[in-house]
Amino acid sequence: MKGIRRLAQHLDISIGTVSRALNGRPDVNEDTRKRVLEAAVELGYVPNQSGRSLRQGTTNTIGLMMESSAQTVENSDNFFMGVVDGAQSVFARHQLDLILLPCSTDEDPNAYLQRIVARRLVDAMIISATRKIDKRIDMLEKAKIPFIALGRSESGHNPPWLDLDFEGVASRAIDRLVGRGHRRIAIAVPHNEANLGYIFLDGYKQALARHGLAFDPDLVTRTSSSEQGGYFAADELLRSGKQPTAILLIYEVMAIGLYRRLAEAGIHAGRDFAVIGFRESPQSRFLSPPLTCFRLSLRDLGIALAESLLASMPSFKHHYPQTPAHRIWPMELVEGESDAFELPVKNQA
Amino acid sequence: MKGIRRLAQHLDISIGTVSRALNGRPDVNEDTRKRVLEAAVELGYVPNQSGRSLRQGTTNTIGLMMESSAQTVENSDNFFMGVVDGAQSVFARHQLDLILLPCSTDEDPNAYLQRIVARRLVDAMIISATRKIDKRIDMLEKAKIPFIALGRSESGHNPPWLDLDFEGVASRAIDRLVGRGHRRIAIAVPHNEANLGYIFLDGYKQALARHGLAFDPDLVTRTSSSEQGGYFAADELLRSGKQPTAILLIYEVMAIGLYRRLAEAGIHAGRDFAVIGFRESPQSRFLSPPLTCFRLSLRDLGIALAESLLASMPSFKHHYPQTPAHRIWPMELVEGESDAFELPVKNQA
DNA sequence: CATAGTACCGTAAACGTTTACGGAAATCAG
DNA sequence: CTGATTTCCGTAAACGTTTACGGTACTATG
Repeated sequence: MKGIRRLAQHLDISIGTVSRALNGRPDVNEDTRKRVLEAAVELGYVPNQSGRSLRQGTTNTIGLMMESSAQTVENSDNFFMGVVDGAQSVFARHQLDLILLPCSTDEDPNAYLQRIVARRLVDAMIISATRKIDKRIDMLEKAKIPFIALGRSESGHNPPWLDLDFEGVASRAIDRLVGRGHRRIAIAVPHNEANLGYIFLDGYKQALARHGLAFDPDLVTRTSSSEQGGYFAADELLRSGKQPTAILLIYEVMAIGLYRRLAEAGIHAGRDFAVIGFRESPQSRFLSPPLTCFRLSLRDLGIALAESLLASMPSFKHHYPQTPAHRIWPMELVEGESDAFELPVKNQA
Repeated sequence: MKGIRRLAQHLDISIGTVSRALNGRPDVNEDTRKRVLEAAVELGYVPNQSGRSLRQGTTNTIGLMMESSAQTVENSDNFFMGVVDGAQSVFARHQLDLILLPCSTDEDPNAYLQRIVARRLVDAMIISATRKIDKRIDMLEKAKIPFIALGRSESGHNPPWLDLDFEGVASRAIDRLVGRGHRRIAIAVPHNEANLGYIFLDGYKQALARHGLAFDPDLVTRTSSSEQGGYFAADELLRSGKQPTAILLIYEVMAIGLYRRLAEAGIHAGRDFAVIGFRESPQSRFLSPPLTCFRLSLRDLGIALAESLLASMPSFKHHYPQTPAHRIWPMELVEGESDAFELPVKNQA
């Protein structure tokens, strides 16, 4: 005898009552409930998830899909862990477990998600690294699985998403640099088709236009999100002959490689050349010079994601206010020393 | 009509045959099998996992537990993703899905794992950040869940594990430093009770002894695995008055903060002071100076983990040779410039 | 042609839960 | 005291699969 039957037998009670007691149903005597609860911990009984899922059609599990390919693997340092921790604190309130679903580099992300969804492993999904056109969104809509995207997209019918404020950051960074005399400002964006690249670039272009500066494609460098990417970005710009005096980095890890390449050319970041990173990372303040960048609370971001998702799930929506379908997450400037100088007028040509 | 019944009806065939066809059973006509397979993709049928699990008592899912607290969150950059990618490539061969189970900072790791196991979410587990005494191991043994630990432990009955070569690295690093004239070599280990700290320290002590050098507790600094940890470690050593001339870092991210603090004191890493890191990270070669450290293939590590685990699972063991219960993963020296100098004799006092 | 064997397929039970339904005992209203 | 209501609990069906078992039609064997 196993499972709930064992517990029922041990208490000399029916399995129905045991189940009701454990699930907090009202129609069970409080004394019996207490007995059941105690016996459950005593015998170490926890309901088998397959049984519950089969009966209820629900798994009490939320999935967060992450792609090991693309940006993620190179750039994931702590990002996901921070978000996950925040999200979990919300899900835990409803006995929901968050599991991370890593799509391996060998597998097609769409096929992967399709499989997960069809197997009904999860009740709802958080997807990340969303693309401008993302088939995963169409699929999730079709399968009627509640979901939220971390990263905006144009697929589907107005899907809910939450995204970082790429435009805002690019815009403010440009304002800052222009204010200090810079005119030829480079920008580093991902070399793949990642959505954030376009958005970041848009913010950059618009800010330039606002200041009456021309957009020069030669000042756009496409790189991988790694230290090496930063190294090559600097290398490319140095060779280009365009002589930029500043750069915006979409991935802050690039700063290390960039600093290095500049140093090799005798250029001193923070004195001869300004650098602004996108997101603050633990290392930002320990670089030489400390990197000017933008801060956000990953934990709060995770909480917001989780709450938005729950607000769209029939069983939980009454707990949460309806949130706007799209949210741009604000980021706060952290002043470092990597851009803390006025550009001499002779260089402003 | 849904699920397998729908498919059966559509084909005018019994559900038993459909199931057999899909599961590759021998007693089904090859023509029917083909028809079933085709109809399955046409109707987009994928067996409901709860149904299968309930019937078979197996979930086709392997869990990898990671703790967001402790080392992980601060130090996880790419480490897990690399391992996961390797492990997945093995599991995929057997239609097993690997899911990541993040234990939140708010929850007790033992209770968390207990719950996951009792719910029968997974067929087997990989646990990480193993402690010297780790109750998770006793629990998994008791629950008879196949598992392997990433990190050695003394709990349980000779549990299978795989671990990095902390002793070997410490030992080789000391040899190198001593060979270049260093006598007062500091070491940075985690400030928490993490197992790896003791092991790393042991290797360090033994190597010192081998060279006839005394162990000085003042040269041991306990830090967090972060840039900030490196900064404070350097700070502490500078204040101690012990004047070490070299340091071994268990977490390579510390190098950034350490370099910075040294620079603030007018000390030039790689010229006046030698630094050796434990594991190579993407940034190692872009630091100034590039960090001498030790390399391993995360992907291969993941593959080894997965294969060892499968070798211990009844349903798969015939595919895999029995591996030794314990394995120390070798690491290969990567020469940087952070220790590339001979210590002047006057400093060797 | 009779028999044995084989190839294929349908039926139904089982996995561990939850929950609709109905019933017994207790309580309440009059 | 009777009838109505409430409180609590047991019974059994249902969720979607897999698989043991048995049966039918065909093939091979003598």
